[in-house]
Amino acid sequence: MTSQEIRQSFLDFFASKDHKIVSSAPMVIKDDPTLMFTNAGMNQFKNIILGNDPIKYPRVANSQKCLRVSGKHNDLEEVGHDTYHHTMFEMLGNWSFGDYFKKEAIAWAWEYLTEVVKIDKDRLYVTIFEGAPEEGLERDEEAYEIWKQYVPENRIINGNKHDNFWEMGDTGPCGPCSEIHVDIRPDSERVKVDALELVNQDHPLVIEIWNNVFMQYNRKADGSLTTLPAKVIDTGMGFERLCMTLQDKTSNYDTDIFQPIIQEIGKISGKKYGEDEKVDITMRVIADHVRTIAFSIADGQLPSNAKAGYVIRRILRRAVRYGYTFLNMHEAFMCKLIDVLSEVMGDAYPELLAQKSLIEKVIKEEEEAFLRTLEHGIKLLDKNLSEMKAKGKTVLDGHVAFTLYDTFGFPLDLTELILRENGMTVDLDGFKIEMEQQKQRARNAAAMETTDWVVLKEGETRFVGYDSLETESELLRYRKVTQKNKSYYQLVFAETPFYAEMGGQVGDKGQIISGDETIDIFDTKNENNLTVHLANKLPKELDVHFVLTVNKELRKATIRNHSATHLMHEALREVLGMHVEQKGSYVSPESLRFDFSHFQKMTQEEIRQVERLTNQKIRENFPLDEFRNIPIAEAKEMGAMALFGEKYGETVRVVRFGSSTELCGGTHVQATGEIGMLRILSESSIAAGIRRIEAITGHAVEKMMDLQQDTLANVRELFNNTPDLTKAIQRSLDENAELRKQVESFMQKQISELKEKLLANAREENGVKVIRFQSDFAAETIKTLVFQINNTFSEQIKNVDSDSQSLMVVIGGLHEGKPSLTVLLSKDLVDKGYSAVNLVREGAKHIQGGGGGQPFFATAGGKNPAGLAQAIESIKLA
RNA sequence: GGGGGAUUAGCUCAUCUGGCUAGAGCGUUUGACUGGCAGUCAAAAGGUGACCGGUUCGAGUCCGGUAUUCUCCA
Repeated sequence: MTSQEIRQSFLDFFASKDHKIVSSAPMVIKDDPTLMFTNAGMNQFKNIILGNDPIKYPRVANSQKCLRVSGKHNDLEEVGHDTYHHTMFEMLGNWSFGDYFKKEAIAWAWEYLTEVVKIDKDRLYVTIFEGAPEEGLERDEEAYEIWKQYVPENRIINGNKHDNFWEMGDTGPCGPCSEIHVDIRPDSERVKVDALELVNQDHPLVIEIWNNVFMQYNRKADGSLTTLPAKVIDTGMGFERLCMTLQDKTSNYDTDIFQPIIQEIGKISGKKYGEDEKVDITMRVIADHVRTIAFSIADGQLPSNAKAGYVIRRILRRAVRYGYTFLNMHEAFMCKLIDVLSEVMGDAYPELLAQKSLIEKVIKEEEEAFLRTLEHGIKLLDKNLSEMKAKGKTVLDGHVAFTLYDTFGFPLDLTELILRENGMTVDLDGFKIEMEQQKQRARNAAAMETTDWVVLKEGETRFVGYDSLETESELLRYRKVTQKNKSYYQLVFAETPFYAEMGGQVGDKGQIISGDETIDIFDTKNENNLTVHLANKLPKELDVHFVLTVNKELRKATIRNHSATHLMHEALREVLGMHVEQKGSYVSPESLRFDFSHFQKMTQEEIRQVERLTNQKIRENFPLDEFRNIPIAEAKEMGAMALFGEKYGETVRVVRFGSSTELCGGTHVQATGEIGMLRILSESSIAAGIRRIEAITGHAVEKMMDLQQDTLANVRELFNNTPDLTKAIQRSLDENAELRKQVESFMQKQISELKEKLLANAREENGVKVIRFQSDFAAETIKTLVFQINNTFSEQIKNVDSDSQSLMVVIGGLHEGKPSLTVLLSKDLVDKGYSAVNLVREGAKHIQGGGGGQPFFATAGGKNPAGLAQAIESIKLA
């Protein structure tokens, strides 16, 4: 069977058992603070399991793309070194939400594996939860009894809490699970060692392929467990492992999912898979990572230096680093793999094909940037190496290695490699200590504590903010959140006009009022589909009616920006072409930000055109045409633009202004005329193939225009209201440059003349030529004068057989009321042990100051102009 | 969200602990050698040292803030 056929057989099987087949959710998660990526098939059903969302279909199955690269499940460093770890993988799963439970789940899992894809029964082993007395949990006898009907008892293995009790997080639904393992060793091996001893022992050929989780408990913040009212079945089968098993391979990377990519890497690098262990590891790393990166970009997550984007960047860099070291790839190469990847997976995941050119560009740019980082790091390391060699050291300080890594992004293993080539090592312990401190700092900063929800009334929030900005409601639940010694409260109401941050639009601010108590709501967020109001204090009385009022001014400014974003999006497509697609959006009361795909800088003219077109749409005063609950298919028929990487429900909201039609949950103006006017402030690049526009609307445009007009008027006035301001300024600048040059050359001439005069009039004191002079030049000018005197004098004594070889110059300066002293000694005086620094300090006493410099040249400043003349005279060679 | 770094000539970067009128390589311009080009040699132009404020006799260098950017951790 091909991988394509295997995926389909799973979905067909569960469809035949009355399951609704749903599509894969995006890998990047947007509205859950506890999770950045989809790391299990159940993520998209989390809100159903938590009871925040209603159950639409009690039985569901799908194939979900997952990423395990951060947090609790982090396999990143394993990937490539063995044959079965991945960053991205596909998870085949079936779910029951309060419908069937252990009996059916086990029966169907067995049926699918043994009858549909026909895995040899003798090669299958199962585990069940052995119990955990310290938590008051008993052995999962129920699962044991069911399994007994299918599997010989000796192949049902007890598993501990770590392997066989599944928890979603620190709190929330959890329960025992039952794993199915398969032994795919050759018969010769199977005779020697019983697979029973190898289950869960990280043997590459005795592997878990399917985990069936029976969620029946809920863990609270204090660690205690309660029984879940609606029990949930959550299963996950590793698609890549299943393919390996069914295709008679011993490595996931030998299946038809990865081999085409590995072959292509071989072609590009000129190396062969299967000859050298290090090359093989590298090829597996690259084949795995390129999938992750490509799919992330397709889901709208670009590499960046923070959060989810940073994780993607790090994965890409890991691949580049391996390629750099073991395949000798010193220029971008991963971008060349997208062709073959599209061939392998494009059919199942069309987003890959649709976004192909963007993916290639982004990867290429990222690769090149990292290669530059590597080059920079190698330079820095070289510098350290030569210092170490000079000192005879052979161990690089841990903190140096850490700085290279932490500050300059230079990978530790490369540092080690380069040192090894030079017969040196790294102080790894020192490195680890620094790393631990860094992690501790970050942990402390991010530490967040939440109490359990205090539930006053069950229920869901009804959002009324599309139609009104004020409503009366009651509190459903609340909890306290503490972060960095600051705490605030999260409040959930039965009904609210507050818009929670979503789809780029910021959350509303406002107030809640009960009786004579008014509490400020400083932000509104969406958490696991609950609208959460953030307040600094808890109302005194909880079981009363509250009036919830949104800050009208801010909300109105926000909706102007949001609606304007839609109009501008359409205008961009009209001006630049249909390749323009939204890649990100941020809408606040102050301004709007819109990121979109486009491959070059917009010209001034294009920006103007977009502005004009948008403003024209604003003036048309299109009324808001809103469809709150229409099926997604119908919405698409209306021409609504759906975004890649967005998760849409069955029914969606469509917002239409004239011909601009978008899927959008945000709040908008009643008619476009309310926007007033749009002005683009900037257009810039944020990544390869992605541009960003920042713009303002309404009142903000007015304010900006006022400011600009005022500035212009002021400037014009400065130029006597000349009709051609640009020309006047240009002329003034030219004139300024010309005068500057003239003044400079005039000063040069002055200084030169003064120099000659001073040298000629120099007195002789004890065989030393001495120049004493007071001027009102600036310090910089005096410096020039003194150095010129010195230069000329050096020339003179070289050419002429002068009596005196020694020179001392003392200049007093009085510039802008501040006295200064400058002393210069010729080289021979310095050699004799005189120091200009000592002399100038001695003299500076008269002007109440201090100073310093070098032995041949020193300056000082002071506060007492009256003592200047005395100071000049006082300086004498002792 | 937190930590660390960077910002100096058109580009890539020096300038150790505050003080040798801020330097190098590449690039640009000019000149010389050559029939011309390539090349070599010589010279020149090019800097508000990101921005704002402070400490100091003196700040590119120290301190604080802002902006941009890189990087690590979560």
